[in-house]
Order: sequence, then C-alpha cells, then structure tokens
Amino acid sequence: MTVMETTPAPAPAKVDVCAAAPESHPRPNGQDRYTISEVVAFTGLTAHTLRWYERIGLMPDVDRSHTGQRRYSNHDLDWLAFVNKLRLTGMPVAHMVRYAELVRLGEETFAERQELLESTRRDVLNRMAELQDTLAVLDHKINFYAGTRPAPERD
Amino acid sequence: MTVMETTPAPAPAKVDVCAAAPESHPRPNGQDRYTISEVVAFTGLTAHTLRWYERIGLMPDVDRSHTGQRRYSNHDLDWLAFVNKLRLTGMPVAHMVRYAELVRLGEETFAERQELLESTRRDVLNRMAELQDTLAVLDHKINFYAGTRPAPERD
DNA sequence: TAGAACCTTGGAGTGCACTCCAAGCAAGCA
DNA sequence: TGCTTGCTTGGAGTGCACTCCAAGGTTCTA
Repeated sequence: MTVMETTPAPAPAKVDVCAAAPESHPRPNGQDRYTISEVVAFTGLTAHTLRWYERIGLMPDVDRSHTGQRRYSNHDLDWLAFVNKLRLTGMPVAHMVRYAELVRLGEETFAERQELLESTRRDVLNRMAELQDTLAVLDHKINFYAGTRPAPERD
Repeated sequence: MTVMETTPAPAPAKVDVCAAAPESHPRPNGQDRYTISEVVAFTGLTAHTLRWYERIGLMPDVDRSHTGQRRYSNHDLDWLAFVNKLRLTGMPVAHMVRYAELVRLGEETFAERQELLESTRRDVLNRMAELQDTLAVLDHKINFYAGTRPAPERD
C-alpha cells in the first residue's frame, strides 16, 4: 500500500507497460489516432465493449479529440491485443482490471504484476491439460463412431 | 424425426452410448443406485445443477426410488463425466443437449454425433492453439518483470 | 417414534460479460 | 447548408449457466 519514492533512473515510459512483441500497426507512430470504429475493425471487439472496458477501468487514458471523441493510439492497440489474449484464457475481467490498475500505479507494482501473470500462467497450463484430456476422450468416441459405419466417403 | 423400427440385433444398450474409458466406479454394477448427494460428492457438481441438467434434457432417464427420489447409476456417472469434459471445452450447453438428444434417438444418429464431436474437436484444437499463443506472451512478460528486479529469493 | 438430515418441485434470482437504447452532438461530403 | 453517417453518455436489457427459495415429503439414526 505504501508508495515508495519514484526511482531516479530515467527509464522510458514504455518499459513500464512491458513492450509486446513487435506487432505491425495499421499506421506508424505519430499518425496513430484511430477512431473507435477503426479500432472495432482492427480488434474485432464492438464499440460497446470498447467503451465498457474504459468505464470499468480496463482501458485507461484513451486520448480524445478536441470535441471529446476517442482517439486510440498504437499503444492502446497493443494493450487491447494483450487484454484479448488474457480474455481467451478465461481470466475474469476483474483480474484484468486489477492488472491495469497495477500498470497505472507504476514500477513499484512489478512484483505483484509478475505474480498475477504467473498465476494466470498456471491456469493456462491447467486448462491446456484439461483440453488435452478431453481431446483423448473425443478421439476415442469419434473413432468408435467412425468404426461402426461403412466409412461414407472413403476412396 | 422419423423413428425406424428397432433393429433386431441383440446389441447391448451400452454400445449406443459408446463406452467410456474404464473408469472405476464407487460401487460395482448392480449396487449402483446413488442418491443425488452421493453424485454431488463424486462429480463436484451441485445438486441444483444435476436437477437442472435433467430439466433441460442433458441428463435423461435418471431412475427413481419408489417414492420418487433420484437414484443414479454407474452409467449416469459416466455420462456426467463426459458432459463435464465437454463443459470444460467451453461447449455451449445447448450443443450438449443436442448430443444427448441424438443418443436418445439411437444408432441412426451415429453420423451426426460423429460430426458434432469432430466440430468440438476442432474447437478444442483452436482453443489450445490460442492458449499456447497466450502462454508465449505471458512468458515474455513474466521474464521481463523477473529481469527488472533483483531476483528476490534467489539462493 | 422423534428429530435431524435429505430430497422433491416450479419458479424466481444471481453474476458475468457484454449489448442495446435514446437523445443529442460531430464529421464529412454535395 | 443540408444530409447522412458516426460518436457521445448513463442506464437499462440480454443470454448463459447456473443458484437459490419455500413448502412439503422421505430416510436414517437413537
């Protein structure tokens, strides 16, 4: 809970969020002021969901045009791609919001972020093991069904 | 929809459901008349969920005591174990109900059952690929966080 | 034979993750 | 300048998969 003094090291802001793999962006940095409908097209999320993410604190600090419309950056796109990955693991949104909060709080939260991701990692491995298990059962049954019939389209 | 004449072949009922792997049952066949709370203990599902499965057609034909209380068989336990595996894949309950319906309809539905399971199999493989992808991202970030700190409990 | 613990039902409620709505302002084009 | 399309908000609604409730009957142990 106690916030330490900011470290004097001149680390660039990007380091804090932990740069993602070098994904290509629709537009180069500097021209990256995407409207919400562009982000919809790039991410597959709906505009509703994007606004909702912002409301619950999962998508912080989206820039605005002078009239108040959202303008997303490449950095925002990277964040959304990461969130999407977490979402696919079945991670509850509340945990993602917690992670987003930790990112906002700065470098003091590196340890907790690491723990959170490691816990997620364990969940992912468990899910993969479950799926592998299920795959075996499915294959068993599929083979059974395939074997009981005269192989419709063979040859 | 049309129901064919019952096949004269004296196939045991078990064949139709496609026997699962030889899982050990709490009690041998013949003494397998489990109460709902026993099934809760074995499966980890709640009694609410078991009754709900029955109501929606996912858990058909559970035997009853002479006073109307449910008595589950080893066969029912096998079915629940399979349903649980499907559930873990994220398969919608409506699809599982469809599969249960096909089982009820008999051997004429083998082909459709196979298709349904093959489609599920593809979903499982896709999910596993997504998870593998996510795992790479998680590892990348975890390594980043681990590298920025003085390795707390090393040595 | 009493009392506790368990089981029954239909229907209503819950939590999650969106999803939609109405009313109004903004942006781009003929 | 008008018209169409897009964007804004808070709040209400949706769909899924459970989850719980009340009121009453059943089973088991002492």
